[in-house]
Amino acid sequence: MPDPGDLLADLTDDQRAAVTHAEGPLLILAGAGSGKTRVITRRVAYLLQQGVRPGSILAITFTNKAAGEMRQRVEKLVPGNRVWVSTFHSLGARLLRQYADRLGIDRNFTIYDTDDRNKLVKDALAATGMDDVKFSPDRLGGAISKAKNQLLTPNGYEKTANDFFTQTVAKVYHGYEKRLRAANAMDFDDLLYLPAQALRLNEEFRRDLDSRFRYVLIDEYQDTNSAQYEVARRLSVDHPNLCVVGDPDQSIYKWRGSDIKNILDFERDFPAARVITLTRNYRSTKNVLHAAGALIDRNKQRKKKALVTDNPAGEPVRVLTFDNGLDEAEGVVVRIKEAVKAGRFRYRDHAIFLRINALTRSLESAFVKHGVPFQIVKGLAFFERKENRDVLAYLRLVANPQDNVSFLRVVNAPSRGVGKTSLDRLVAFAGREEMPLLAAAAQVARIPEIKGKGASGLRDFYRLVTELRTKLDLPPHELIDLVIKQSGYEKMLRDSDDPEDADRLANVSELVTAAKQYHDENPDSKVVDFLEQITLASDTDGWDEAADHVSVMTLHSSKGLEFPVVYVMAVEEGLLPHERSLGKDEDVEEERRLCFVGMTRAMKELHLCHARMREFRGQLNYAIPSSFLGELPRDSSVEHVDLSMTRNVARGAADEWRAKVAPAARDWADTGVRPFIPPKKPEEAASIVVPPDTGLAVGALVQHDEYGLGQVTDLSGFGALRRVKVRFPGHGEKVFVADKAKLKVVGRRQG
DNA sequence: GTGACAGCATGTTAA
DNA sequence: ATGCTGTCAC
Repeated sequence: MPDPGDLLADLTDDQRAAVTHAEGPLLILAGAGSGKTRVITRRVAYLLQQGVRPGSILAITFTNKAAGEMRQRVEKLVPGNRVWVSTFHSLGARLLRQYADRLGIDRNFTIYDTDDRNKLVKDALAATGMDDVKFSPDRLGGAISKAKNQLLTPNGYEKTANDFFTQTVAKVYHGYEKRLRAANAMDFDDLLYLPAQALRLNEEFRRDLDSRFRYVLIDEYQDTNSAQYEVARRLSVDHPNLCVVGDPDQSIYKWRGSDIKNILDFERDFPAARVITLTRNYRSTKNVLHAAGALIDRNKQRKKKALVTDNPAGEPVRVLTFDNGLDEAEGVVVRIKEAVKAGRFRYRDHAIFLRINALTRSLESAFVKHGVPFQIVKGLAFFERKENRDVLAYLRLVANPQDNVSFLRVVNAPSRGVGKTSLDRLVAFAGREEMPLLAAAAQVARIPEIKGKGASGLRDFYRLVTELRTKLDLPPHELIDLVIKQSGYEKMLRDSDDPEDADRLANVSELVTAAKQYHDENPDSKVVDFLEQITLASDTDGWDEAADHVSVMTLHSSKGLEFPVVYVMAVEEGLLPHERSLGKDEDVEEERRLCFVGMTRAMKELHLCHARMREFRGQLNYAIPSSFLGELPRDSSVEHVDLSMTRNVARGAADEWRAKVAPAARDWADTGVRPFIPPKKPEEAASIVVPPDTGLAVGALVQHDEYGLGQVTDLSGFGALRRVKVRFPGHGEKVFVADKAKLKVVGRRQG
């Protein structure tokens, strides 16, 4: 056991107070870069050192990677002590499997991701007979997810449904749940919702777990949802040693159900709570903090809190203006390359953050072109490839024969002569008999409408899966190997003429390798564990921190990380803040927090980039600098650098751009950028698509083929995503895609 | 009835 | 780029 002094020696008074806080609820409001990970880790170590048994400590982190790191650090501080550290979702999955008998569930359940969920939603929607409803499965699934996050059962939700959409959701929700249970599957929300319900309704279960986990620590508490809150709260009744750490300014997951009130109301929920605020920042320069602080200060729904640091002022935050998105990508890559060449930084010191994944593509080519090593941090991408999803579907079906989504995915891959018609009949039969599709396939003889190739194909498939089921105890990689050989999947790819199939074959082999690696690291693991690990992996879990490359990720993924040099790209209206937030103050504030999170990842240098033109879905459009740029301080902490003039071709375009969009971006122009006014070059500017003036404006009167005369009440988005809202007397408000809608402007009201 | 193909709409952030 | 739908030849 180390001396307690060792654990506490290098901490500030506030940090020490948080670490040594004995019993009772504790709220740590930890500003960005204030060393919160360190505080939690030390606190766990300190508790162990005080004689708390490792098994009675539960620590919850935001990613599996963070969980692994914390487990290791604790073990290093207090050797021989393994504590339970996991994410909320992994915790839920583990509890559900561990207590399956008590909770009346089958412990071999499959975890469905969003794609799987949407397939079931689609099926449930079709079964309601409301096929003509134009709500997408994704949207309905999202609503169901939100309902589960708020612990609403289908019946509970139905009672609150008060319009056509929510009533549709209620109907679909019923059917969706039925299908999930029939498939012995859990969606992501179930992993939180079911434990939360069990803790709420089953007092004995609750009491057992409460005394099992006497000390509960939760990181990133500002991003917990109602189900997670319920779990935390119910585990802290008899032993209210709940320690939560978070920062309301970094709450960026409201869209997936997180409720910032959980952290804001902690003191109300636990009146005895001690509150410790950490505002000293150890990460960033004064300039970075000053700029980020000015930005976040614009949020109205916010308790004022200023971060302070003893670090030097450092370089100014730089706002970089590029002519277009390709210039931006290359400009950033070249700057990084030069910084490395000059010996100022290594590649791994750099990170590039983006608002949306789609923007990584142009970066990729710039990296390749300049020979700069990079990693796009999106761990799941590999497992999301079609071929790997197929192979994993086999695995899932073998592990859980009720998994109908997986059945449908692979029953005819490779082709076994089971087409749509045969499948429809099989599905109808299985529905009548209330049995899983695989079981129905076994009884294909009872379905006279399926004959010939279809019948024999289903029989073969059933035999294949049954055969593989006897091998379920093999290590995951060996079972995968059997799957791809015996199913004929490997042969199908090898015999194909399509050159892409060679890549697919390589990916499948790589999947075997990944499974083997997983099994080497977790020798006791079985197929179900491997599948679970893949499904619950976070994007950053696959990130290789140690390698010397530039890291590229979304702003959301960047939470919790830090880098010496940070570039945030495409800081433009419509992207950051994202257009979907426009007009909704709460959502814009979340976008601002997102920007704040990105900025505060930077230790030494921070660059915010934007381009004047950006290609989006094949269309080159003018881009307006983000209003957030206009909210940065107007002092020496921020420097504006216009790099667009370095390209001759840009000159005419830059001029026209200014004329078109500068008035709309007055905020930005006021920041002190000195515009470069080049001579006109119309022949070059001609390649720029100027969105035609459609006459659509709020107040305009429009004619629609079906609804008749209406008035425009709202416009949002731009380019292909531009939406127009129209109020029709007698039909209410309708939203159209501006490009596509058959709307004729017939006049306008003054306005 | 099956499967290959083209044409189509679709697209924020994520466990 | 992807998945879904409709069309067409076997």
